[in-house]
Amino acid sequence: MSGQNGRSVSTRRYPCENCPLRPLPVFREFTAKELAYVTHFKKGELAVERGATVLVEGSHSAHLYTVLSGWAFRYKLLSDGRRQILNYTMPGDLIGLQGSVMGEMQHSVEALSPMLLCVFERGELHDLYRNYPELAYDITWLASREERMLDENLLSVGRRSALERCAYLIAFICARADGVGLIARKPVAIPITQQHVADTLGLSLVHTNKTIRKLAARGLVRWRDGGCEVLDVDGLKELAHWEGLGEERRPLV
Amino acid sequence: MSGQNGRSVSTRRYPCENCPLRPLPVFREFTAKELAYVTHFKKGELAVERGATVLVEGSHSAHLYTVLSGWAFRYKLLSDGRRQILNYTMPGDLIGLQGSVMGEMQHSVEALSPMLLCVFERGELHDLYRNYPELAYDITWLASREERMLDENLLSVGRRSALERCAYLIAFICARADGVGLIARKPVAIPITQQHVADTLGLSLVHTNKTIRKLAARGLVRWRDGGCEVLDVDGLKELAHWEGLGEERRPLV
DNA sequence: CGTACTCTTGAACCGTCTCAAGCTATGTGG
DNA sequence: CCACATAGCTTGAGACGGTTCAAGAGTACG
Repeated sequence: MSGQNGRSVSTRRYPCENCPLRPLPVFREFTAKELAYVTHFKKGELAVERGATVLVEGSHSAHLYTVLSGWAFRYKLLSDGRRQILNYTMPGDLIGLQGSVMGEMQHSVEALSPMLLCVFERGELHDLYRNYPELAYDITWLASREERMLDENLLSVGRRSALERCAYLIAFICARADGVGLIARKPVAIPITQQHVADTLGLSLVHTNKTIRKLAARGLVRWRDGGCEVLDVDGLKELAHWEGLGEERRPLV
Repeated sequence: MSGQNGRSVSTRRYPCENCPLRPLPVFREFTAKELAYVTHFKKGELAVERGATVLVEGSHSAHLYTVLSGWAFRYKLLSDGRRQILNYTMPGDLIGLQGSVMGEMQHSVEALSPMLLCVFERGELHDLYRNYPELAYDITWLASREERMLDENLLSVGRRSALERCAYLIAFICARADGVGLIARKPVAIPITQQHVADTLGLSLVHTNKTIRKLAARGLVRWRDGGCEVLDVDGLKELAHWEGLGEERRPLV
């Protein structure tokens, strides 16, 4: 069934036992019992097109998602239209937990590429907490991870120069995309426009462009085909005074 | 027993049944069973002085805290000393969850006033998740709330002007402090210096000062005794285009 | 009584913004 | 196939918001 606004729900289930993400080394092992429950918890799959809005600020979504494939970003708007991108989401990330736990969504989510999402039902979250404490703990783990990334982004926007910020952002996205199958081929290609970069870093589009040109002049990145090609991640990290996000293996729900 | 670095552990327990926070209308009701478990979960109390560092970036703390009284702030440092304040913590807030769940602390916490903290043991968190799903859910709730505040702060630092940012920050702190006994008397007094404001908003101290003077000239705030007195919260909210943090009652762990 | 911390103000500088224009793709309808 | 529109990137010039440097005043504290 095809959707009217870039969404379509597929009834064909990608069974969790054949989850394409779970075998990846960045994710933790899972007991068979947990796997069985997640399979039961998962209600279906949702395919969204590039540019589609997955969740809207102000709504009360009945669903909670895990990204199976594709890129998206979370953002908030000020009443006069100024936009702030808060973070990016990639395979293995939860979408909509805030709304599920607290009720109303206070940010929106938009797809940067075609995406496939696992759909869970908000109402069953209590059930999960009651019966699968390990999974509940994993969800808290993922929430803490998101918080940690936000801390880092805030540090960046608040205290780094434009050049450092750009370098940081690109290195950050790279570090996250690495390991979840988004950057199979080198050089790494990130599907964002310079407007996204500007709205993430609190800069104007014009200045972002000039800053990116400086990074390009140093041979760190290249902008092509409406996206970013990363040539030297380590150079970017060094320029940004960023240590990387020192992550071990993480849970996947 | 008095500490060497602004900490002292009191063996006298403030029993959870007589918790001074729980009766406040901003917090949710609690079952007797949950209360009993929290009492068991709580290992003692920690008193810290103003200016003391509660948690340090890079450490692996064995503890997790709930603020019983007093103010603090979370922050991160860049290698060259630039500081970004991430958020403020007040009574009822959890401190150190990130570190407890993921291992290493990636931010520090410093007290803005004398504080009293309930001490929990990190190792028992799994136990809590296993036996008290409602409490586990509450912890996730609190983590989501923190995330929501960070989203809002990021929007502010990224997209609001200096004047709007200052207005937002003061209104935000006010809104949070209201209801947890921190601002008993009017006018509201917030124990932060202009340096804290600057480091929260990503501004220089000098410009922060000039901006605050503008707010003062409009009769919105007054700076006195090394702290901020709020004269017109609604005026600040309007200036910042901020709707308030629309919170219902929240859990307390 | 000196030292430290906080707030305050002025002046010069520069990082970033806004405005404006042009360029290159890509896609669409005639 | 061309005409036109749209989205994204690029560049220059001038204006402005915010930074840095510098100095001084008030208060708290040992």
